[in-house]
Amino acid sequence: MSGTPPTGDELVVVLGALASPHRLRILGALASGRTYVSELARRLEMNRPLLYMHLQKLEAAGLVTGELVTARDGSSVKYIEAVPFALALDLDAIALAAHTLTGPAPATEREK
Amino acid sequence: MSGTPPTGDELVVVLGALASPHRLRILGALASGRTYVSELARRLEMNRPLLYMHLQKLEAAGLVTGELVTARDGSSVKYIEAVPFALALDLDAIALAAHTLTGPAPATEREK
DNA sequence: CCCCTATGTCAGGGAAGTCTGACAGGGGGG
DNA sequence: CCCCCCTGTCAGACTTCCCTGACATAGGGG
Repeated sequence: MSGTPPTGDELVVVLGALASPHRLRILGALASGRTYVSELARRLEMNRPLLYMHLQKLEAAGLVTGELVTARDGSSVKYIEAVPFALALDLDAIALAAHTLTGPAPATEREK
Repeated sequence: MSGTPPTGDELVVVLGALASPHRLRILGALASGRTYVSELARRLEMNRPLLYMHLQKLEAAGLVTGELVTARDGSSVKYIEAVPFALALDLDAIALAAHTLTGPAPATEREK
């Protein structure tokens, strides 16, 4: 699956998600296995709302998936799991991705 | 050169520098050769002060180097050059880097 | 003299991201 | 009943980033 080069926009999202000590630590904790939110919050010593926000960002970037497991008794626990990935970044990859950016469109784009 | 794994803090800086459409575009433009600041600003259609800020960030991350060339006549031009790099990112690399974070030190382990 | 190009830095405002405390549920067990 | 653990979401404060316009400085010409 590492054969699919991300678009520039996707790359920005993923890199933005990774560029944070908290989120790096979250992924580090998830590397050793899945856990549920509250447990993770305890282990990393951060407030759940905060953790939630970071998890959302990671999930938006596709680096993490959440699964809400409801036990027979009705109690629910949300398990978080890291999504395996592999990114090879170098100048060429960046240059390539830069061409696929759809952002502010610097007008370099002429109409056809 | 790629044999040196970056520390968690360095990684955050580099990723933070890359996680921006503008900076991606800057690197993309520099991939095809060095240029000087004003030229780059024209080509990318952004204000020089703005470009300056982004260049500083890229330089702080070690992705770019600037060389102020003063001609014989005294006129100076600052050439910007992209620094070749290679980053291999996967879950393991992240987990490894997470251990080297020096930030707020969540005191997850007080035992010492 | 006036106009051009270039570097470098600053103030300021507005947008976006970060973090906290509080609250509304749902369920278990002493 | 009271206390515990879990999920999910909010409003507000706080901070940091992003961007623009303006200014200071220096050389090259018409």
